[in-house]
Amino acid sequence: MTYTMRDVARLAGVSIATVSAVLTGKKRVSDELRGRIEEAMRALDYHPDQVARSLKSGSTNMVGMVIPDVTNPFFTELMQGAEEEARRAGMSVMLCNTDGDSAIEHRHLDTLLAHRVDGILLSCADSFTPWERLERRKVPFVFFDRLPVGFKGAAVALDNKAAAAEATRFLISLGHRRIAIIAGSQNVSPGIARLEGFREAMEAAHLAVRDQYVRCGDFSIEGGYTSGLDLIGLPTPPTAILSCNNKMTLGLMRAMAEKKAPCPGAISVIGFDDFEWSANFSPRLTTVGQPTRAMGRKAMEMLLDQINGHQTSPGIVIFPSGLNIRDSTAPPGEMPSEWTSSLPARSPA
Amino acid sequence: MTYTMRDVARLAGVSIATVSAVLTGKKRVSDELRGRIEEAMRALDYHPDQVARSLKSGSTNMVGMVIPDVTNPFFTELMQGAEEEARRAGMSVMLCNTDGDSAIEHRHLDTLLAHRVDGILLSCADSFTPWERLERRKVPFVFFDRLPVGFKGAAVALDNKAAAAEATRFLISLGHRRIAIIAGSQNVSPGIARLEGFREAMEAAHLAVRDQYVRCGDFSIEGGYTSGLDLIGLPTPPTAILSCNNKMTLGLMRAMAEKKAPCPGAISVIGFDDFEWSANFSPRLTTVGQPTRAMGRKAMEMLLDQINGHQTSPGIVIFPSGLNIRDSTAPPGEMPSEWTSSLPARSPA
DNA sequence: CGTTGCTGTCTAAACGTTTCGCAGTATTAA
DNA sequence: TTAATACTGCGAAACGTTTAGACAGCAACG
Repeated sequence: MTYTMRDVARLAGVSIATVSAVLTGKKRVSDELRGRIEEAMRALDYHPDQVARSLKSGSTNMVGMVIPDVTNPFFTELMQGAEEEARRAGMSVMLCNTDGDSAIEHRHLDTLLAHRVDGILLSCADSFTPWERLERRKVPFVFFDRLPVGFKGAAVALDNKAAAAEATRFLISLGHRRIAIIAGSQNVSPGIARLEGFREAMEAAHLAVRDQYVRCGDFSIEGGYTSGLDLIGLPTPPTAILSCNNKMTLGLMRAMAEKKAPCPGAISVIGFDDFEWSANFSPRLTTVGQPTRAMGRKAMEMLLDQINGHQTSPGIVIFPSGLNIRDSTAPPGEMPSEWTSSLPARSPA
Repeated sequence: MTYTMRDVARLAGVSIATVSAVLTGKKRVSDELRGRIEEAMRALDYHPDQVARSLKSGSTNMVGMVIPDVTNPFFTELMQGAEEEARRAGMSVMLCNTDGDSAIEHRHLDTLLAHRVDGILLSCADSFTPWERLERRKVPFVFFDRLPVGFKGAAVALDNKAAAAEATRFLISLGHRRIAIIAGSQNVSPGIARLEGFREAMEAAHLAVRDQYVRCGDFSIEGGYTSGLDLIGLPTPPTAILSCNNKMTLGLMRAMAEKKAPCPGAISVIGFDDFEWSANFSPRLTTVGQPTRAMGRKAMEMLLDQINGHQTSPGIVIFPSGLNIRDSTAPPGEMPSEWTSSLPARSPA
């Protein structure tokens, strides 16, 4: 049996309005009554019902966060930042995982709206993310990382074009000429912008972007793997590859290990998204890092501003990237006729 | 402006009770009225308010899931399994991350209870997890992975003792005698049971468990790192190390790389928790794998059973582990006086 | 001493649903 | 024909809060 305000009021000999007053703290209550009420709450082990409170007050103190892949540390680090900020404001975060499936995303959004969350943070599954619906329903929301094409509202993102261009220029500066890219889904902003940055940097260096060097890996391990196999199998394979997210990089490295293509011996690799395991990869990965936690915090901060009606300038907040140079990149070598034995020795014999 | 059942009822020319009837589907409604009502709902773009519904019906169709580390793929894979199962039952999952901090865990539990979730899945931050409180409040709950010591209720866990013993026996079978363990927190079940399994396997083989070979890494990267440094720095270092979770293994590998201790040349490593990146580590990691998704599904299934009052036998469901033998384990070699140059070559020169 | 204003408490009406019990009406049995 | 029996739909009372407005007590003021 769980007690209500009514029980507390009766025990303390006051009206429920007074109990509510001490609970919300919005009205003054005499010390005597406050004491009696707090005493009664303790005696009954009373806990307010957030559901009833939400119904009446119209706000749930919950925000929804929708991400495409909960097993990707990139997104969960963003979530940590966001939650940190939310906690400070007394809000809790309801995390929803879409697995990149827009049908699931749709259902999650429905559920969040049905539960009357105060706001939504989302990184969309594809370009069809129905954000017009969110606007129509007048719920505050902020996109992060993956925005739908053409979206102009509140959002947080990396300077994807500059990041890809920087990574590409780094490869060029090492001496690479045949550079390939495993791009992400072209339905969402990072996929598009990173490819653009790559193209621009290549053109600026007067290097050709060959069609067969541009692959789409859909941000998945599988996509990175098959793209990797394709590129390695080309008559003239690239000497360097830019991979546009961590999962695809993982797939690419698997493909290279399987085909015994040494990295960076035969092919240099640079991947988007730095994460805890990057430095323990074989070889240690050169990556484009993102300030994930800060981005999560900022997105939540913007959302809370909207929720609280602080009309700040909506728009896209851009974060800078950083290049982490490690061992997966090197100047291009001569092309070995056979790729063998260049994997780490199994034991120092 | 958002519409309510009242508006739908008025537009369709029926009572709100009838609208509710078609919504819940628990009562029969004539085809004619049903048609008019559905039409009206569509016209107004009506969406039921889950908050109000929860208040009246007493159930929120939400379950809470509390985990110690949202950036650990082990837990998020469990979450995927759990969510899959929840979705099938029309429930949504509210994920809470404690960062292993029991104060935060406490707050999360409060929030979940306040929001009147229908049930809670949790992996505890430490042994002080207040599960008596959950029992007192009569909310269904199921522990997974990390249970508090002495807990006897519904739970899902790995057969930790057997898993640790198997891993240890494998190292012994390779010829190792000086085997160390980086154990997890001794406040929670996996930490304790894995150490126990290690001890039993060692004793069964009549091998000594030296005190200085038993380190506690608290399930963190940092803990694995410092434990690793300690072990490597010992006058007589071990020839093999069993690391009790993925984060500590990562820390250990960092320590070894830093100290230029070749793996498996000088020290073999076997780590708990297999995950996507394991096979791309340097070297490819030998691991104790867990059926994470299945465990997540099972935990949720048990929770839903409790919620729906299907009184199944509560108790602990144990899952078996699997050994993934890769390149981080090998027979012990002679001990090199100096550990150098055995890391993967930076480039094939 | 009657206003006025302030304080602290209470009463009662919401918030948007679900659901119980009842009232019509149509169907069937006698 | 009447009585019993479905079957639909409706009115109204909850669920546990918040909050506007009423009101009583009291100090300060002219």
